[in-house]
Amino acid sequence: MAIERRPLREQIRDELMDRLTRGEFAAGTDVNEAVLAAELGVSRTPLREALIALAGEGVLESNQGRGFRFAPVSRTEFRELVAIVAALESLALESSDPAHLRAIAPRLLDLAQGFPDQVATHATVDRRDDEWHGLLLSGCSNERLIDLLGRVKAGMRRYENLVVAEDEPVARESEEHCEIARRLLEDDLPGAITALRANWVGGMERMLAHIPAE
Amino acid sequence: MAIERRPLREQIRDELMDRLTRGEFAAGTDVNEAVLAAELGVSRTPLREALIALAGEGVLESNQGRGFRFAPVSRTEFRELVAIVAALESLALESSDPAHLRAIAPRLLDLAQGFPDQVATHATVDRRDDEWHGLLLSGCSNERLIDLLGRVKAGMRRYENLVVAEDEPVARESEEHCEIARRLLEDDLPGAITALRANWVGGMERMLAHIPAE
DNA sequence: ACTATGTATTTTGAATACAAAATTCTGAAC
DNA sequence: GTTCAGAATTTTGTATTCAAAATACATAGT
Repeated sequence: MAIERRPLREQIRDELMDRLTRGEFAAGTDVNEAVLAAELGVSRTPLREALIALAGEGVLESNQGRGFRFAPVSRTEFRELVAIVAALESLALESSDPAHLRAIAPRLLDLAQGFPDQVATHATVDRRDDEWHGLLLSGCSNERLIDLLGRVKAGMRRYENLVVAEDEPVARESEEHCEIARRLLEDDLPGAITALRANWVGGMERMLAHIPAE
Repeated sequence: MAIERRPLREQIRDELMDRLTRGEFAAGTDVNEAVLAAELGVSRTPLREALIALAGEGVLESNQGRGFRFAPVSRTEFRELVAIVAALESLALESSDPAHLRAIAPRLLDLAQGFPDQVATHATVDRRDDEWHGLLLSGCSNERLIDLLGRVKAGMRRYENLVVAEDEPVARESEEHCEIARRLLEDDLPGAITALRANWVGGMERMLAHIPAE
């Protein structure tokens, strides 16, 4: 038995993010604190603490007297978030040790090419993508930047379950990752950063069609 | 009479940030919730909510069973924060309407040159600097970016009260702001961004000496 | 049928209460 | 004097309670 020694609010936050990723919360719907707390088997106090933390990451919105609701999605906001993440990941690459980048490049290439299976659930695709970007940023020593990226990406998870299947875009994503990895292999950091930006812009455009007009 | 219709947690958060800016909280010291709540005339519940929000912005740290403490300062973290803010402000400039930038450039120049008074308290200098950067970013339509910048800068406030007076650096800061404004006047956005980055790097270096070694 | 108004119910925001940790204090042993 | 064990105290983390605001409902009037 693993005795959890983290505050409830953090465990609850993680559980809510899991459920969000699984698509259990629709954008725009409001949270009923009593119901959710009962469902989680905790009191409203740590639940509210978790909700406040998530509101700080843009996952939830709060209105005086009206409680919390899952932030509505919009194409505009998605574009904004992608621009931010692209800039932050670029910065992370810039401030990474070039030697380390060269060292992980082969593995990045492997991962990018590795899964040509057509039948992957959306969840697995996203998990792999996270893993790939995680490895890409593994050499960044800017801890605050890594932390910040995690928060901003949490705010983007709301969009991940909007897309259903698709096989062609996955191939494109894979090809773009290969391109980045190849640049890193050749020690072409500026080229890698450009390719990374293109990857985010490309991923954004592929996603945009799936976001309902507000 | 102004009826406050914002949640207590937000009012408390703002009040704590004010006090932090005034230097009333030393880095590394821990928060006594009961004492602070009594001082503010509220219960621990909304205070803790505010503390959790501030922890999300990096102003505070929390440890299970040990509560909250004001995050210690370090040169490393300051460098990290400056790199992040520089990147985000650059992005904000890039995604601003060039016409708007040209339009505000004269006012930016005015503000930068406007205050040659040697006897300015550190607080006023910081307020002016905030105002100047606020105007610089006023044309950025990326709301999430503006919001994020606010949060990251909140985490940087801990460093502002470390510096005591200085007059030469203020002149440098002013000169750098002029340079940025001039670039904008000439419609040289890449030049302005480069100058903006230089401004942050310069400000950082001037500050570094005042940060105690960890 | 529709709107408006007043009432009941739900739900949030904040205060209080309580239990479990962590800290401080005390004193004995060396 | 120092160090350790154990009790007393403080402080946190979570649950519960309470009041006020928001919502839903029902009734009367047009």
